[in-house]
Amino acid sequence: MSQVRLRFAPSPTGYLHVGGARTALFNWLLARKQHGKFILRIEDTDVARSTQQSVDAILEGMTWLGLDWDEGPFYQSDNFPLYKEYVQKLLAAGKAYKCYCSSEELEAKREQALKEGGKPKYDGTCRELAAQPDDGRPYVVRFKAPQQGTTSWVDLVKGKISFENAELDDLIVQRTDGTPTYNFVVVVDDASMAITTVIRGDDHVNNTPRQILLYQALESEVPSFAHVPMILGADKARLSKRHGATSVIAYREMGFLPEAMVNYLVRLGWSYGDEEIFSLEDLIQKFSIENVGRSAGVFNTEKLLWLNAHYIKNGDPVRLAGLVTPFLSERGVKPEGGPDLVAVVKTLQERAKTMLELADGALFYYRGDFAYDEKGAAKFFNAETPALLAELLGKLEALGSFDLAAIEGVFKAICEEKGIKLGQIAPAVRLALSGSTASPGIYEMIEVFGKAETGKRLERAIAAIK
RNA sequence: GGUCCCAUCGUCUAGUGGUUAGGACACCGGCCUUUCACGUCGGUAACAGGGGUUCAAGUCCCCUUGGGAUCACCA
Repeated sequence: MSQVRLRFAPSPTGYLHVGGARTALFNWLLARKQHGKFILRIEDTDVARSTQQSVDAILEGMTWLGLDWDEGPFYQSDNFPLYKEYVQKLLAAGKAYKCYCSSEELEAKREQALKEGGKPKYDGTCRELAAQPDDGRPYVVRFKAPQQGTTSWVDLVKGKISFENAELDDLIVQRTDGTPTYNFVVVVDDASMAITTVIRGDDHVNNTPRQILLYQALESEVPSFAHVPMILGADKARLSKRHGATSVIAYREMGFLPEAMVNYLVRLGWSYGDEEIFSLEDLIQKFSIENVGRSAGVFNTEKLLWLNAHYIKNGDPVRLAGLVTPFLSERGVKPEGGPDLVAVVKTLQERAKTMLELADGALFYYRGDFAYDEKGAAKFFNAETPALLAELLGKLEALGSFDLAAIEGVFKAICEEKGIKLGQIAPAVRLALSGSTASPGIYEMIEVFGKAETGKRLERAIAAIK
């Protein structure tokens, strides 16, 4: 069997949408799994709405997710001559005809039909017209679709789907201005690129019978189709901006990791037993289009967040340090000169659900001029505190090796000597070091700060209490 | 409205005729603990409804209901 060829064919009229990203992911996965090719094609036949900026945004999104392509990006706008040629072929073979109806006329007929409860399909006025000499009258080219019989296919995710040809009308393949239309272009491209499997959103199932008919008219092999369900918002309506972010890149900006996004997206509609965590490598091995569900799924940020937290928790601190840096500079913090960022990240990994939270959590390490949490100060800073902190400071400074165990030893010693509990000193230290009542572990913070900075902060607190 | 598709906890899902209907997120409790988290243990929670078929139906068929998609010289 020859190798599979799949494609992702976004139209460059906006950002890479999470739904599009999932479609791209499924295509990519299948191509990789079956050692086939993954092709990127930009569907920009609508010249007015397509922008290079959108193309860049889409490529950026795919690259961020780790989806690379073997061929392309191809631009449909480069293929206009090819489409023209195919239109001529259809015309010559009597499989298409020129239609002189104006769009105003058609619009009126449609409304009329709709009003009378009929079908708003083309009435076939020009269908049987004899070939007309080109006298300058504007025309579109319509595909002469069969009016009897049924068209069906076995969808890789939905099973057998059939349509009565009588329900279909003669779609326009070439506009008045000579440019080709979507349904036609997709077929010509998929055929000429020898695409074997088309995975796309199920908003395309209604286009599929027309496209199959077109393949047949063009005498091309019909690829297999897999229509994956839509992604819905919490109210079960098609996911849109009003449900929150829909752009993949927006998720990066909100501090999500690409592996979390990929993992979330793939599990939305696909499953592998009880497993939840999948890397791209796992997926190449485990993914199969047969296990994609047939029903639409609701995009659930909570679960994405959980996955993101998982990947942050288990991520490489060096990489995370690199990723958090831009978020820190947005907050006016540059780690140079402060505690080692990698060490800082390690203390925050299990406490952050997003890189944004990680950045916020790291701020106090690099800012020594914070105000102490009011309630915390009222509760944990008291008359005894300065002496205790001073005692602690002295013992810490006397320490030889400044590691976790040694630091913990100091606290133990103080508690024993003073006959107090850890709870009588720890919260004050936490407040002194971080300004907050919620922070990483005290010993960890002290180790990360080192003697000098720990000393500075302890002194500052002592002074503040007095 | 026509056509097409879909239907298991709130959400993502497992389930392919015989299960105490399983897992995950979220939620609620216990434990762990220097805080917050992490972790861990446990709990609440679902087969949309009605007819069939069958010894047996979440699983097969039909209808109803509900949801979604699409009906452009957009893609």
